[in-house]
Amino acid sequence: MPELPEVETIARSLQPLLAGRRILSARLLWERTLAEPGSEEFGARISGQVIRSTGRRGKFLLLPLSRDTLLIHLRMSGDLLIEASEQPPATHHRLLLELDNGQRLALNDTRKFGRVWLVDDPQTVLGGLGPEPLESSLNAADFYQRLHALRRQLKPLLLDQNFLAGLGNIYTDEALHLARLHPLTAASLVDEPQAARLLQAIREVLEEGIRRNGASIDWVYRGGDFQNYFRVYQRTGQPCPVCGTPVQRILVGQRGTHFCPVCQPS
DNA sequence: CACGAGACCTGTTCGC
DNA sequence: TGCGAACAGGTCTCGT
Repeated sequence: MPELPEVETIARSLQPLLAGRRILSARLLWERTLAEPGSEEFGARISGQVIRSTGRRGKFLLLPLSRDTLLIHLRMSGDLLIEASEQPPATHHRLLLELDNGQRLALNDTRKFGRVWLVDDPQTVLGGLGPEPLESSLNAADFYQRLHALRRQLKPLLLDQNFLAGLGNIYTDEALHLARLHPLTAASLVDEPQAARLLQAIREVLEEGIRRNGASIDWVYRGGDFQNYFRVYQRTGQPCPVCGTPVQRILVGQRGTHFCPVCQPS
């Protein structure tokens, strides 16, 4: 899926196109895309509501409406498009929201993993999420304390949205490389300077991702170009940008994990 | 508490 | 060329 920088990019690009628009009707093309409420209630309840703004929390897109909040998670292959509302839906369109200006918001999602919620209180969906990595309220001392309390390996821990919200497979590998930490390191063994370095690295890679409008890989092209600046992600066998050692790929928690065996010793 | 496997899905790329 | 396996930006659930 899009990770934090990609979702942030999408939220920012949709803001001028959606803020103030009224939703006229909804058309659900794949039943399971809708997490909550049922399709019948969804259509009736969302029709007539005005989109106040577009935002993000972790990897969730947040669209506060006049009365409810629409939450969208794009998971692996989801994307959002604004298009003319009269054309026939494309092959992988799963949900269409018709707007009051002749356009529609379309959720396109090849793999059908994406989910949408229409809820009164967004906290019912977002309540368990960990802190936002880019917010200054998260400081290095707290981050160290939270790492210190857990025995889990860094890679799966950083992917856990309840520990920290927004990192996915790309930015986790990139951050661990920048912080010079091995992905299998036990969190409890990370010392204070290393924890500070890791938090700093997470922020740097996320900010660079946002600055480059996210990454576009495989057939899901979103316009960003961060994929041209990967340090290790999907660069197996290619030289580490720091020391030239071939990048290694291992499997951690069934996720491809890329690292430099020299810069990130175990 | 922590980890691994399987599920949910479709499409592309890799290896023989 | 063809065909099956592996793999892909995510997360949930179940079993040990």
